[in-house]
Amino acid sequence: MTVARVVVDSPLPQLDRLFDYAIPDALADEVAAGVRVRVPVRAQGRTMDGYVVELAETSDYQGRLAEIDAVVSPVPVLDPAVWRLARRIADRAAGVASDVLRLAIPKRRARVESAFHTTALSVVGAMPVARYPEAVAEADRIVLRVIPEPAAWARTIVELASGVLAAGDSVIVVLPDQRDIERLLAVAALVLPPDRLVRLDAGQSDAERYRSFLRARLEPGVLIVGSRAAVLAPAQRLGLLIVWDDGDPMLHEPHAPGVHARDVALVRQELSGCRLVLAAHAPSVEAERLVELGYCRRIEPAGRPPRVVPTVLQTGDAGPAQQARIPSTAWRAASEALRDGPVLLQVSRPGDEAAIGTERTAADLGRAFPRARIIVADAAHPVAEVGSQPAIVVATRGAEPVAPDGYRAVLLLDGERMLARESLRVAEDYVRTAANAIALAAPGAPVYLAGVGGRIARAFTTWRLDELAREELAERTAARMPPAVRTATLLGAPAAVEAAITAAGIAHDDVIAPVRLEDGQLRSVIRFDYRRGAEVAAALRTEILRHAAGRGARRGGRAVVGLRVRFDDPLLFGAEPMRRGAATGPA
DNA sequence: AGCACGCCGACT
DNA sequence: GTCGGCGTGCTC
Repeated sequence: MTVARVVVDSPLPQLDRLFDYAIPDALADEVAAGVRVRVPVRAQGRTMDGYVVELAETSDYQGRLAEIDAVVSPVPVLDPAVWRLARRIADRAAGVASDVLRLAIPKRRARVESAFHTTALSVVGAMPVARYPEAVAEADRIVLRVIPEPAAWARTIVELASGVLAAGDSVIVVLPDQRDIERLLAVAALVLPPDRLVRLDAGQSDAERYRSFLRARLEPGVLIVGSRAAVLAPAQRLGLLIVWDDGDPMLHEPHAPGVHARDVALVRQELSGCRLVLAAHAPSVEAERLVELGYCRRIEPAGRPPRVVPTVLQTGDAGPAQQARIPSTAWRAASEALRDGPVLLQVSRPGDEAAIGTERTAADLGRAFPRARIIVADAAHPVAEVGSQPAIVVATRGAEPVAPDGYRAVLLLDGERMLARESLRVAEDYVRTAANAIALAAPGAPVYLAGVGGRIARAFTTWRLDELAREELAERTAARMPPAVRTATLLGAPAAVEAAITAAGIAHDDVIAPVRLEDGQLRSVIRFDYRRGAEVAAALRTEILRHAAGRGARRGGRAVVGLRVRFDDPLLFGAEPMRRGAATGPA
């Protein structure tokens, strides 16, 4: 007798395992691995949706098997490789596999399914990956520093992908936000036929998203371009996985089990054997760690680094530039560059609102650059692109518009304010966002850094941003802070949290930042070495399970969470998520 | 989540 | 006696 092993779509840890079901004769033709089914759970009427993970000839279950209620759709939406990945990701975060599947598999749209058909794909030629050592197209796992010139990152990614597509394999590119996705797709569309491009992000309608998902699942040899969840896309014959700007906090998934796309990518590379590229202008501290371990190979481009000049605001300066808090050398260079084209000013806050006295305002900048056209770009006023005519473009971090031929000068202002934030990752965030702005400058255009000195300024002038990441990692190693160690945040009744810490075998010194919350719950952060990760996760999962069903799980008739666990939370230690284009620093 | 099973207090 | 409280355990 054939039985179906089913994972039910439920966030309950008690249900996070496979259930065996009998297959009624009427459904024998439709039930197959990967299809969506409806199954009875705890008999008498109650049904839940789930996926058939596999078919088997026998069952270990002692009782009488229930029958599958219905096949929701004959399309095998659950790819076996994605199932293994989801299981692994859930396990290493003490989470539930179906939580991962919910991110991986979009809502079903029956109409999209019935209209869907695959066609033969156009031919694609492999392009050389220009200006990098040859290993860029060969090494298994790469930390890639990308040429800091406008759109060079996107061209490099497309060039890397082309060779894989030409061989008939698929590529997944994961990017932090929608604007990056659109920019990459625009560059890809110049050299790749549209039938090879699959967009997969949250900005799409349910129908578009489901159609893209089906294409990724059923068409080999496509370039899948998407946001963090795209790292779970069911690519057929996955040859290459690329994560762009892996230090960006947007790549962290806020939904349970709360994993970062880079970590998913690393696990997926290990399971599937595809190639992996972590590409950025500035290497993340996590990427630096992987290089130092010898797990990833560092690859850097050939060519001249950008011209970065640190400046200070002289107290003796007077006039409109001083009023707008722009160092005079930077102001002179910007005024000169303004004759040739657009000039970018990266600032900590936009200041075009009813601004408080100390704020930098567009009006201040207007006085500093009389007659110049002023363009303000921030989270509230997104501007994707500016022309090549002269203009002062004032942008907050992550909201910088692209200039087609590059900015004639870039001024990175408000450094002290951006670095004043209370966070483990301020320096890292600063370097990453500054490097991204610098890459918008035309080749050879000057870049001025204001309010930043010491080793950060030195790293920019020498363009040795990897050294900064190395120093940062050394500090984290000495302090036993992530990413030198892994962490888990435990939340629940004090007794539950204490019991979990004991069960996980965590020493007293490795329990950090315990906080008693107003509702009486305790939140503690534990840290541990990577090699203990699987062991800690397994122990914590057992504790979660104990509290999910046992005493303390319920109070006053309503379900109360007994113990919540989140691994590697990037929002630890006072760090706020850095939203793109949002104001940063003290008001 | 929901639902069944099981072992202690007030009841027709 | 036994009706039902919810604490405890299970879901193929």
